[in-house]
Amino acid sequence: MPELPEVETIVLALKKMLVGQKILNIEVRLSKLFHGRASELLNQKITDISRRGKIIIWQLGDCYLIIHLKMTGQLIFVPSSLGSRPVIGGHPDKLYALPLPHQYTHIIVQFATGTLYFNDLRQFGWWKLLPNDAALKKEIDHFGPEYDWPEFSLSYFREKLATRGKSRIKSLLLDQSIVAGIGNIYADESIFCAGVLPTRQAGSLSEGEINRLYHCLPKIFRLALDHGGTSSRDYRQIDGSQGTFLKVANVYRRTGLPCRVCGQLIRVAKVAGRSSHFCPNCQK
DNA sequence: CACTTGACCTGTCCGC
DNA sequence: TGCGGACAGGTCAAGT
Repeated sequence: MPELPEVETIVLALKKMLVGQKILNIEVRLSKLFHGRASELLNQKITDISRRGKIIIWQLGDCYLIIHLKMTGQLIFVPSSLGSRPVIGGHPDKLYALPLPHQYTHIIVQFATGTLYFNDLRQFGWWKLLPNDAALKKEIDHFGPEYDWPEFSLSYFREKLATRGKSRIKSLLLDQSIVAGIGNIYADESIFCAGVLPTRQAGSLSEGEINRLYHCLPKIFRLALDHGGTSSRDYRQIDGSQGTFLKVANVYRRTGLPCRVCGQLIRVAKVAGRSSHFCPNCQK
């Protein structure tokens, strides 16, 4: 799925398009993906759209609609003027070059200015309607700080690494309670940036390595945001265009290709149950 | 506690 | 060409 930069890119665009608008109609075609009564959303006005970790949050008066895209979820907004097909940037693939809605479209929301389609090939994503602040708080309570919050300080990070010293650094970065929003792609990229192997135990990192990793996280996220995120295959921005971060990624999905820094071939191994890409020379 | 596996789904890709 | 298996951005529960 979309990780933090992808979700952030989507949220900024949604915000621009939808805040202040009323939901004129909502059609749920695959009911298991929507938790709550979708009909309660009718005629509700969206007052804000934000993000916490990888969760998208729509505020509608006192209640909230939260959306998790998981692995293959997409939100595509088609302005009324465009008809049923978004402008697809880059190279459209077989699946998502289909006119909307298609067989993987599970929820459709109508606005005065256009239509929002929720597509999800693997059906892991979900929408959830929450009645109030308390319900929202419960959903996002377990998240650690965002990478750009003051709470995410070097000393906070150092302490988390120390208390989870036996965990491998890759597992730690994927743990949403440490920092919210990191997924497999940016875990690999930031670990490379810090020059540390993904298999290293958190407690074994030197002060210098911790410091490097801490500063690599915002650096990688900002770079990815500048590229509109990563389109590994399914991810799309809400106008259907792709993110271009893979063009500058150093290790993710570059197995067998020469490291951009030293030329050694990038390797892949399973760490924390996930494919982990690394340079055997640059990372110690 | 930390790690692995399986589950949730469907599609693609690779080797035989 | 067809078939089986591995794998894919996330997360949770259960087992070791």
